[in-house]
Amino acid sequence: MNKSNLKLIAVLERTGGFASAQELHQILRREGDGIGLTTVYRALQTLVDDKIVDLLRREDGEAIYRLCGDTHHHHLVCKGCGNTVEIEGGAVEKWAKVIAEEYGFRDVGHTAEIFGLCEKC
Amino acid sequence: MNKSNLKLIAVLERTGGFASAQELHQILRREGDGIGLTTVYRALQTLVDDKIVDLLRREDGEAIYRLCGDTHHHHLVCKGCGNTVEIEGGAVEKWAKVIAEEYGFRDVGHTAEIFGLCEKC
DNA sequence: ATGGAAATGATAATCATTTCCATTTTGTGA
DNA sequence: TCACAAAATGGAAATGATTATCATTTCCAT
Repeated sequence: MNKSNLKLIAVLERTGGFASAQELHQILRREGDGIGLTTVYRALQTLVDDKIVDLLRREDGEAIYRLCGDTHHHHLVCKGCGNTVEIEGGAVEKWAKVIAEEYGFRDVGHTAEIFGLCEKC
Repeated sequence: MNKSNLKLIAVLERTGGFASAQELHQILRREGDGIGLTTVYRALQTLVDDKIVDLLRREDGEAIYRLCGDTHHHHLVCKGCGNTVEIEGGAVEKWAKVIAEEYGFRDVGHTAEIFGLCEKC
């Protein structure tokens, strides 16, 4: 684990919730860290590969990142305010497993997100 | 409803499933239609506004479009060869609906994909 | 201390999408 | 049919996120 990765993890811990690469870069810069945008992207990518952070998309397609919790979960995201709730996905886990078996797939993972408008928006 | 909008609808009907703006533009061009990329984007935007077309996102953030009312389905993707199977997701539809209600969300959609290695890979 | 691998960051390239603007088409009233 | 305003169109340039390049710096084991 290199220095940049740790920095990004620290910021994500501090801010909580989702942030884009550009935002994370700005935050670090504002705090006096001279880290380059390239390095931010690189660190985020390896953290995603290592399943340390989650990658989602904003409505406009911009990538946003957040620390994974230790349990596998899914997200309920508000399209209006961006607020996010972690949810249980028991039904989805089962569904993915059944389908994968049906088609003879192994080593399977899955993604599932729900998005809509929350009560306030 | 103007001419470009109708053209886009026609292509989406013909191709079925998802396509990006760039792909739709190429298809039309290949067929001899001199439609401009700008017009394709404009038409897709108004079709989305009018809820005639759905807008989703690829993994890489690129916008993809499909006619509303196409049966909603999900994908089983092989990480090895990239082969893709369209699958039914009844369990997922139900799950998304229940969760959304539980948290008071409205106007909800969802994404769900399964990925793994197929028999050959 | 030293050599090689990994990490870094500035810059340039890429690619989807938007904006701008000049031109063409369309619809409508006289 | 004609003239003219409004809408539609499309090429070019702008934008903004992300990725590739590459020279330089930092690490680390020897």
